Amino acid sequence: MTIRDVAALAGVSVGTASRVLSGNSATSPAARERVRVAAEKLGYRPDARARALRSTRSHAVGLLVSDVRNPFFADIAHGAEQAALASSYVTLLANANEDTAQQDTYLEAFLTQRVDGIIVAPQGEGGGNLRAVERARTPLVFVDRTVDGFDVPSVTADNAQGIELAVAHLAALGHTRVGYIGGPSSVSTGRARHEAYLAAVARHGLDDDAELVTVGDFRSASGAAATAKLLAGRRPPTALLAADSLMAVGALGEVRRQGRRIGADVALVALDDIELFRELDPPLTVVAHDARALGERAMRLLLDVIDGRPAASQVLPMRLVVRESSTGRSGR
Amino acid sequence: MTIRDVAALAGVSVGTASRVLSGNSATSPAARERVRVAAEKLGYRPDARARALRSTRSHAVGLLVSDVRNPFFADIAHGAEQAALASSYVTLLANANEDTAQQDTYLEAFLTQRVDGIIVAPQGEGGGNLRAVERARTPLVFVDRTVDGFDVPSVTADNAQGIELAVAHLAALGHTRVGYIGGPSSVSTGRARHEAYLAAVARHGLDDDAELVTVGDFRSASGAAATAKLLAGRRPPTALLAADSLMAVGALGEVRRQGRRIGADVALVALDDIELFRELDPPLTVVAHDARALGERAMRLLLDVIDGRPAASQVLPMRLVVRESSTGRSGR
DNA sequence: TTGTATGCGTTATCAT
DNA sequence: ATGATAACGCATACAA
Repeated sequence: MTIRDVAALAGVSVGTASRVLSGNSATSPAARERVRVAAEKLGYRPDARARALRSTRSHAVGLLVSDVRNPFFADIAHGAEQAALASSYVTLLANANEDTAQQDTYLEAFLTQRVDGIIVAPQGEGGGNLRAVERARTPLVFVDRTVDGFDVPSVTADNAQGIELAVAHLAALGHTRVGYIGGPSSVSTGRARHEAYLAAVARHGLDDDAELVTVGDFRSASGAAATAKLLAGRRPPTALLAADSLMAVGALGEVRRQGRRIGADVALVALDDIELFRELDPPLTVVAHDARALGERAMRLLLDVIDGRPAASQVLPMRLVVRESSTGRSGR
Repeated sequence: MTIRDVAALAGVSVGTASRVLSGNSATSPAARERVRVAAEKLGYRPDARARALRSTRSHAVGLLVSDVRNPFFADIAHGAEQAALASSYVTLLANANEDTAQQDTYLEAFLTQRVDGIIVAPQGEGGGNLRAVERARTPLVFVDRTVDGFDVPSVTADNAQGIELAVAHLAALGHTRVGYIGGPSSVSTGRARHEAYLAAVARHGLDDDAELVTVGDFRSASGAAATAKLLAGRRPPTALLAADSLMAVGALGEVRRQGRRIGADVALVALDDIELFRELDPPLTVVAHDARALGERAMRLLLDVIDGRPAASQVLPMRLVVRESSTGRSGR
């Protein structure tokens, strides 16, 4: 089932059939009609690979997120995908699973598939196939995270501002010991948020006890472990600040298991908002990004790069959403 | 940067270079070494499109989920992806967003990309491009859901058993009025679970009041709306059964907004388990599937179909996980 | 406007 | 074991 079959049935040459089907050049109304009918009757569908091979444009872009099971990245993916669809690009979504090796595997796949461009929420030192993407001159955009030493346009959140909002909020409530559940230093957001935490603690004159700082991996189990460690300290924190939503989930469970109550016994603020956090009892105070906007903008930025338009990095603001997990105004 | 460049640098013909790079036929150790070195030096990466065009095997499979932002489908995707990787297939993940039009858009994309096979969690009546996939004879597997009138191997959960477990559990606790928050009838799991609910209610002699049955769309807002309706009835239910996790989330929020407490004032059981449900206060009683296993098995089934091996549909059991949202043994 | 012929990068066939 | 060459399905330059 190729374009030859369509051309034969329509009684025209493959050239004419091709022109009609790709909707480009000049064709007669008569030919147009006959080709369309023939294609319809045969259920013909052009071979995107052959088309791309010939025209050096695949109309496909790769999107590599760190963890699809993290609602934050699922939202990014959703936003990016919708934006791509609006420009009739298909998105190939891949999942690095917070694993540098899998990141390389999928970058490799994108490269061999000859996608028109790649969006990635990167991790690691920027070795491996990120350099290969650069060498291949495949248009590249970072989303949420960046990697030092890469001159790549990016769409990120203002992590420093977000952390400052959270710490200021807790300080205003009278907390002096804020336990920090941080992300891995192998990820730019992990580093940025950690530094911002230290700066904010200093700025607001809070305890800068090293015992108050823990490190997780942006997954819930590590959040639980970090919380256990924090609460077991000699002078446990009165408030917890989790650097991402999954670790906040872990913290939630650990606090409950220790027979304490979020809001009443210990305050909790999470970075990243997920729908569910609104519905909890008590609802969670968060520093929110618009993940969907992050994805949309990253995709539009990528399409700009692909089409040779100027592309400048963007930093989106975060905003504090105060709910009862920090104010303690629970219904109890 | 093509295989010709590699061949030239290695001082061999393109034929030999191709043979070495695809690792297939007989090649001399000397040629192997020279080609590998040349490819390495040039940073050569084969063009998957050209390769697929010639060999009629793309080593890519399409996975179309109903909603990536639903953790259940994110887990399915993760399981499928890992299984594909183990057989060195790349997974193209697409998101139908619970929308039949988008489902068709991505099926179309898969077809034009000439993927080797497709896994889909389908919705709708099975018109549109599902038929086109069938006509194109592209290997197809359903996961989680099915569509009537399609003879397609599938991996699904035993919905009837799951609902029965939940209703039996609630009945044993003495509930006679169980409010049901159902899924859309356009989805097979929505229909199966609704029927199972009716059957289980009859079997256990519970109230079969029509007022106790509501319909949502597998998203949280609809769960909240359904809950509001149920609780506003003349004789409100003492227990709620939500047909998926997102609608359970909506129920959670609505109950809280009405000043009632899950577990103490009204029991809640959800179908689908998500990590977060364990960590809630109170933890949620669920009827769980192993979403990851669902994805893995669907992928292995698809690879069986692709390779012409026999492929039989599988139904995976669900299991009841009792937590405090139904027993009311909350810490309060 | 239409047809013919060439090439995209690769693998497969057929020689040698 | 290796080289030369055709073919995969399509778009396009060129000729008509």
